[in-house]
Amino acid sequence: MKLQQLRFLLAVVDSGLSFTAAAERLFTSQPGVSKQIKLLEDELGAQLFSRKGRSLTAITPAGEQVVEHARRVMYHVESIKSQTAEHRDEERVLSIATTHTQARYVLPDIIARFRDQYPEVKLNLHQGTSEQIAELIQRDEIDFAMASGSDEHFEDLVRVPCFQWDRIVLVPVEHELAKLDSKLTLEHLAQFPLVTYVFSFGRESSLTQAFNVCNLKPDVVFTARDADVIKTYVRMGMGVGIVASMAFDSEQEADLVALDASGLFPRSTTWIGFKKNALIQPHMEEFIHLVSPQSIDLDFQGVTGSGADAVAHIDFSDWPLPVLD
Amino acid sequence: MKLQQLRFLLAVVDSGLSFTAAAERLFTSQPGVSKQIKLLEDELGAQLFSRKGRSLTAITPAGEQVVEHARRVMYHVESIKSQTAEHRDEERVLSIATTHTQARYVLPDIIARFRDQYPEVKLNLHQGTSEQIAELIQRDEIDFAMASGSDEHFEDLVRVPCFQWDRIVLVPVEHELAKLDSKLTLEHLAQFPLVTYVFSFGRESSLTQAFNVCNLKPDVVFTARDADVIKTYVRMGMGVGIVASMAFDSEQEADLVALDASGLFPRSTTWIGFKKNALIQPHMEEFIHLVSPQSIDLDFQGVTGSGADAVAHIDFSDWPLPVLD
DNA sequence: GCCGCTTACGCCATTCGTAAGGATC
DNA sequence: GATCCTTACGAATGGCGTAAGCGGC
Repeated sequence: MKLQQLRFLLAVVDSGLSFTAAAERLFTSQPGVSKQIKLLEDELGAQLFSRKGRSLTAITPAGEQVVEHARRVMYHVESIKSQTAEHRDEERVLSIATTHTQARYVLPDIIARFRDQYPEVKLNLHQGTSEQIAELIQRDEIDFAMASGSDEHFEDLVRVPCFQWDRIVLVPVEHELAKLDSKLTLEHLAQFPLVTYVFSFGRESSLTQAFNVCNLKPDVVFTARDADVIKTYVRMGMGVGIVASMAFDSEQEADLVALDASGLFPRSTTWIGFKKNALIQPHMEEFIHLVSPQSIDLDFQGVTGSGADAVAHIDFSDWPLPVLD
Repeated sequence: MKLQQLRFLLAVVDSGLSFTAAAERLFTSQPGVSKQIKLLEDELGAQLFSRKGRSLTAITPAGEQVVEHARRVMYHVESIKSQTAEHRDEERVLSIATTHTQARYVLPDIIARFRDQYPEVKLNLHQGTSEQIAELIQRDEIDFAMASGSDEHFEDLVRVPCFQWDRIVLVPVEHELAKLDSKLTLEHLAQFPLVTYVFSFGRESSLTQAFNVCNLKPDVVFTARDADVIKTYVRMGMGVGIVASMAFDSEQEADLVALDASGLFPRSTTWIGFKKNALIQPHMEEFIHLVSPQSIDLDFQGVTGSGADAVAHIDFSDWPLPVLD
């Protein structure tokens, strides 16, 4: 048995039972993968995959067991590598994929504090849609995903909640709503064209959903990936902006007025997530603690247990989370 | 990194930091071990061993960490092998090293029941002294050690207690002590030449210790490895025999008389033990449960945890143990 | 006919054993 | 000088990539 064979096996499983995809992911040839898997099956004397003709159809029960152990093997192998890499001072990297809102308004502070503690760690900040973030983390190209909402793309991740936030409504100072003296309602908003974030593909956004339950039809005239763009169009008078509360600084941007919308839309939770069997190095754990101070009691390394497995089943749902604004 | 390198590393550590001994244990050449360790150190970029000149003196902190993970890697690798071996019906073996008393008087019943459940498993019963048993289990040549007493040789093992037993005194029917109508005392025994088990090397046996605390000097004229030999010499009138209670069947051996000695010597505990990181396959676990019914609640496999580690730290000390006689 | 896994084959890297070298006691 | 680890070198093995084969859809 070779480590390479176990690595291949896991890649095949994680590529949706495709030798071809696994080979691409591992930057090697497809026949090589095929051969090593076959050798492994021969050595173990058990079929790991069910085949129909020459295509893989499923993983066998024996294969499942092997995969479980193989994951742990690779986890400990990675631990050996990362621990010794840390022992000398080799290049360490922290790669995060997140949305614009977090990258622009939340992470700067956190990253500044992180740099104080780990000035030698290189930071890699990827920005993208939920789909892109999910893709990156699934392909192991980043260490952490950070986003809001419970997208179906992230179901396999261990997600540690960080904080909550509400939306605000932005209008130009001269806008009708800026002079509103009663409390802002959805009915008010439904009367104006709206400018807000692009909706995540597939499911109904929590924003349109909020309107729907009141039998209102929001008139979303423009959507953008980030609040800066939205604000630009709000300034142009294109519509009323709805953005995350932390995306607006009333002192810096006196030409806009923010109206509290915390009661109108469900509160969002921003979390940081990683793959279940991910290896969490000390500097990565520190980053989690920085974005989620509540997680300070969790030990993500668990030299004794199998790393992230220890936290994979922790119920975060009743954590008291800070609300940002 | 290669599995072979981790295997070599562990062998070196388990051979007392000797490349030569590790090579012998692994049936390979010493330069091969040397080279692979060096390659591993190069790849990891860390010294795993401290060297004085060309000899190993100690394992470095980094090495310790690597060893810990390497053990787990090998554990899961072995799990993969054994689980798939079990999936097809390959030859499975159960190797036990124990003392004569257990092998001759205790294990027959247990092994009979074991064979009922796992008729296809080959059994390997090694018999020897404490030293020999310890040697066998340290060299991974057997699965289980089974013995009594808390020999220093077995300190590294996970030991599951099975049952307790007392000693009996054996004399020919015509012997003076056979006619004793009062309770047997150490003073009585001190008046006769004694025949008993060879003392384990190094420390004072619990038997001589019992005499010592009463300021008596036992006259041990003959020691043997097993009760059958002792009985032979008792029959010859060579002395009074002191053996384990289960080593005598009053119906089968009417020419000898057994006197209860349970109050005179400390009660002994027989345990079954295995190395901390040993892989416990289901048939092995069943064997533990057979020799130690109290252990039925323990799960020795722990697919989730790291196998035997889960039980390595369980405190058995307050278990109620059956007393055999 | 296209896609995807398997087989065949040749090249290169790695491994392992033997033999020789160096360091320490 | 004995012991133990390291280095050197040649034979054998194994891994990997290219190219061809084959089974489903």
